[in-house]
Amino acid sequence: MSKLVGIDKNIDKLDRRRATSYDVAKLAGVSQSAVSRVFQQGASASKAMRDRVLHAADELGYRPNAIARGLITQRSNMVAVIISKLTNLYYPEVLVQLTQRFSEHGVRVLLFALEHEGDIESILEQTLQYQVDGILTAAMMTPAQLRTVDRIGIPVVFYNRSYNDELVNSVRCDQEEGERWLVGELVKAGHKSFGIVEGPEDSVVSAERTAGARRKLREMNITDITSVSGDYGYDTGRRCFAKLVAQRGSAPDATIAANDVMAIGCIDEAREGFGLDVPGDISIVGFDGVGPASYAAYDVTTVRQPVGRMTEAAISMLLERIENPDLSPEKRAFSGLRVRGGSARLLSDET
Amino acid sequence: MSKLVGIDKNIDKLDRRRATSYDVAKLAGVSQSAVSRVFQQGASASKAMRDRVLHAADELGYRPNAIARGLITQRSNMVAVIISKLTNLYYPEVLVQLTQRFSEHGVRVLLFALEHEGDIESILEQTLQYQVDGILTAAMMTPAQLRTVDRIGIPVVFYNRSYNDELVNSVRCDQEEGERWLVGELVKAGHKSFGIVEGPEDSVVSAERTAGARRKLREMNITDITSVSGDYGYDTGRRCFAKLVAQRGSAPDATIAANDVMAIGCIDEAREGFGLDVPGDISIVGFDGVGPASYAAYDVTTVRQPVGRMTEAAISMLLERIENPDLSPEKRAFSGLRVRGGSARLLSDET
DNA sequence: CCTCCAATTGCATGCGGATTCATTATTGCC
DNA sequence: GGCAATAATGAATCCGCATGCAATTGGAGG
Repeated sequence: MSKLVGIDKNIDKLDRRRATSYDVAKLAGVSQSAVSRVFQQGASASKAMRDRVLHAADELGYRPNAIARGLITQRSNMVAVIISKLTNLYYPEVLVQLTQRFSEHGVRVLLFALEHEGDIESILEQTLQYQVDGILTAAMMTPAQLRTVDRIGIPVVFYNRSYNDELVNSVRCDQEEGERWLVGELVKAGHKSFGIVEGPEDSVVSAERTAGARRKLREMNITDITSVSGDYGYDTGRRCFAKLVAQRGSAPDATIAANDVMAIGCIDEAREGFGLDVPGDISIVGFDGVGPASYAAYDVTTVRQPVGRMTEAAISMLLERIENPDLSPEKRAFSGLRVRGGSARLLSDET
Repeated sequence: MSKLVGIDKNIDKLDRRRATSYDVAKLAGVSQSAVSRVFQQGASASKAMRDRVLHAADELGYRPNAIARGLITQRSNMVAVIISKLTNLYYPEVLVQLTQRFSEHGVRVLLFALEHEGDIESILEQTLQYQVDGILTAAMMTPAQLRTVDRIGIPVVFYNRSYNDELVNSVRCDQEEGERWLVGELVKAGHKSFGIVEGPEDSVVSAERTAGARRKLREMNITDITSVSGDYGYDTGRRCFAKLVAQRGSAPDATIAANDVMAIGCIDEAREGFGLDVPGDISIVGFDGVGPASYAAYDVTTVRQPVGRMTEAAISMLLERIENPDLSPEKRAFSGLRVRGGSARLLSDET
């Protein structure tokens, strides 16, 4: 029964091994060095050689092994991109932009997505093991981690994170400036009482935004401020608005949400839960400039982060550091785009 | 001038080289093999040895080089994840889930994001060079590409893509079933004329959805159908609705959008552009169950893809194939969650 | 205290390709 | 046409780690 089949089918299995440069060399009747040279840009090889090798390579379905290459060249051509739930680095356009721009430079993206920013420790360990050439991170590092990475000599670029006491490369949106504009406009338009809806506690960005808003309010002598905090989500946006009203007995003239999604939640709660007219009765503003913020039903007054330019800047900053590790640290802050949407009652456009 | 400095500062530079297992071995006074064994799970090493090695390793800041390890073990412990703008695989939760679950199994994610599904060719080439252990893709491959990957023996799992004539592993949401339910409910509730807003032409998912809707409509003898197509975005959603009205002279009783975002665009256009009441005058339904679909202002009637479960399934399917390459192909289709939102006039809940 | 077996440890080798050095084939130029 | 200079090629080596095999150690059992 078991010996009915005469033809040996093992060939398939043996063939399974990937072709190496040696295989190609043998088939083409040349040395392995030659094959290696043909598959590089700056190598010298005659046209005849090139043709023979490429032909043989094609025949065997040969592809250079990037792992082996990385081992010998000490360059993995991979960068680690670390994002967390709380950043807007995950927008599809951003990821497309990231992987494509890096790809143009022959660099691959190793992605790490964190639930919480604190989880970065183990991630960092992994990136180091994989010999990444650089790190683009939207999560903070501890000074110790910073030092480790620096000692090893891996360039790091922070996205929307910065440090006061450390020399790091960073690209960010000027959150404070944006909030100051929002608050300024609201106060100018006559709003007296304010509600602040903060983001999650571990969000640096949220902290920066609300701090900026508070500072500006103080400068303008506004003291009637109530704050609550949510998790950046729509549902907590709604709950937070309700909480604001409950805490102060009535809705504040203006509500400043740490991001657009919570602002949208606030708008819905104000309208549906309290029958208020936005912006007739009260104003609500957000931050980010995400897609839904511009939907007709909300048209949120907000500050839009120039995500495309920020990402572009971060990418080239990292690539530069990889090429030239001794460039001095640089911080770039972009101003947000001011969106005078219909969710806040502002004075008409400045003259 | 150039010889003023007496103290040699080259030490730093020399120190820059990463510590290898040999360095650790020398410091600990053991063989390199020993070091290697200590840093593996199934290796045999005495407690004394372990301590000495770990101590030395710690001193030098040694980390195993995953690249070198990958070369020798023929396992890169990396998988390629290919997403395109048109998939919902990019949601932050999904990416978090992906990277974390893989990470638990010691697997890293190499991310590729495509602008168009057609760009997959070069991506595939890259993944193969990087010796990934598996591929999770939300983009289609040509039969030739499929064969290449299969010959090399890399397991592939398709996400929301499937093939009729090829043996592949896939995890998907049953788009057709979902659309059939939506159409069925709409017809039962008395809608006679229908508008269909398709997605981009190169979207397989959109094609499946609209085809499913059309089939069900035909079965129910509905012939009054107008269709237009957009790009999955909010703006085209609005334009598409306007186009629908223009083409047929009045709004259809029900509009079926290929995704939620376009459905939201349609709702806004119907309300703002044409002063229609949704769902009083007309019904509009979507597909996906994305966040904004459940915002109070829209409350879209839709079918929510069980993204979490789908992702989970895709991950374990791929991991299984990596462990055991000879498992036979498997296709898993998940039913979507039916959301009877407020954007469509349906008969009250089934009894 | 000795024998025998299992657990440790070291040695040597190889994974696949880049690169240095030496050698050989070409080309340019007087 | 001959010689120097340059391009093309091959041999050998190394990158950092895992692993088969042989040698050694440590115990258990008698």
